[in-house]
Amino acid sequence: MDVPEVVVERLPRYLRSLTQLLQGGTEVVNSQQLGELLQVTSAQIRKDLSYFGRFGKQGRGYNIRNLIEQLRHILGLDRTWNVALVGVGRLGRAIISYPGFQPEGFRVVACFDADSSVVGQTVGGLTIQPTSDLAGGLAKEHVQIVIVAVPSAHAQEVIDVLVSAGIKSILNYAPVATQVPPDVRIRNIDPVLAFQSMTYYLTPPDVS
Amino acid sequence: MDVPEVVVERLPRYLRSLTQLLQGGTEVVNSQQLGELLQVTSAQIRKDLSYFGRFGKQGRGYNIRNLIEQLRHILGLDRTWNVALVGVGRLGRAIISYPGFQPEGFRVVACFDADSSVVGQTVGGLTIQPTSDLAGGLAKEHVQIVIVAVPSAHAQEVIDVLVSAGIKSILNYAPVATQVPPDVRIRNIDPVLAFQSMTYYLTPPDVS
DNA sequence: GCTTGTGAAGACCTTCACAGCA
DNA sequence: TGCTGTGAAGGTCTTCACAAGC
Repeated sequence: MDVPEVVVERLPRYLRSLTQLLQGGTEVVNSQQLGELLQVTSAQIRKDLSYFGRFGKQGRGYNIRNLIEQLRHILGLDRTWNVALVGVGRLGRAIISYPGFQPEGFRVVACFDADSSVVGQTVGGLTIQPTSDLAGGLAKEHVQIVIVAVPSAHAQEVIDVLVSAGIKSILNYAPVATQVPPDVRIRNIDPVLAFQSMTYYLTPPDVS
Repeated sequence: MDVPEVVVERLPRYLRSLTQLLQGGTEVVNSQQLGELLQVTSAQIRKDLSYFGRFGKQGRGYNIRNLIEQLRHILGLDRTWNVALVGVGRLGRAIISYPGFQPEGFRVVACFDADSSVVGQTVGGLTIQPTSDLAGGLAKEHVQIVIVAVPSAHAQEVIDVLVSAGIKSILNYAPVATQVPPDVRIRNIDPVLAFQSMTYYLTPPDVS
């Protein structure tokens, strides 16, 4: 049985709300309550979870502590992941100093830049390495996930190197259409695209 | 006839690739070629565009210049939009100094922070206003879109103020599940969630 | 001849609704 | 009684495949 990608993408959201509930002192939740928190139907939550097992108890709901542990295991979050950053410009520096990755088990262990005038500088405790050493540096640090924050014009060439270095997960901040083989997963963070689709709904339809 | 939301979300991508093609000197493109660039089937592009009109010519394809203009009009991108930022911390400052919004017609015209020690400071040519004046400040500057970059714990209360001030489009950077009425559109930018679903595919399935 | 635009078919995802169990 | 887990039904989105038209 294979799990739809949309389902996998919802699991981290469930996990986050469950963690929040637990911190608030709640120990048990049912699919209805969790759904209200997440703006999702209760049936969807139950169906999503059913792809992975039977975690609830009829008549009661889900033990939050247990469900969190199960989800963390399913998603592979019960270990740490090594992340590298390519492109240490303004955006890259903001990303590397973002304190939200570490507590979730993502460690930024290497960073790279093509500009030789910044190579050798230290950022967030890491020495900037030249992009020409990308493949070697990734292997040395056992990197599994790479953040791309280079100018759009160079994004595809960087991604090609990552792919040939065997990287399967990429988080791309460059605002450009990129191409990767089907076995490589790429997520794009692109606030401008988000804006550009929202304006559609702000624009009254033409009556012309 | 109403247009599926997924379709609207793809249009800005089409627009971007078309712009890139035009800059490269191409004047005409067919759905096949555009699809290869965007990793989308040609049928999908034709179907998507057909929700809005008939922009192509059989046997030839699409005139890029014309299609760009049409898409910009459909999406409401043939005008400028006023954007405000709430939360001028590290992340907020990175966002406000991001040079990618302006050229696309999005002008950041106001920024707000709850911390009275930064209120009155100037960031990117804007004076930081107190969050307590949020509703008034938004109206004064005719803001249509708001970027939320406050700590998670305060995101929902800020969003509630935005909603009651009549804002219909929100870009939220706080890593938290938020609730808005159905007529308000909220997009979440959340790199940690992106990571957390990618690790699923990096994690070999349990054989236990 | 080549490519669009589009009904129809198919795939995929969500919701329903209820048997089964605590 | 209350809520889960899940087949079946329903809805939405994607792809097919071809008539129409440049």
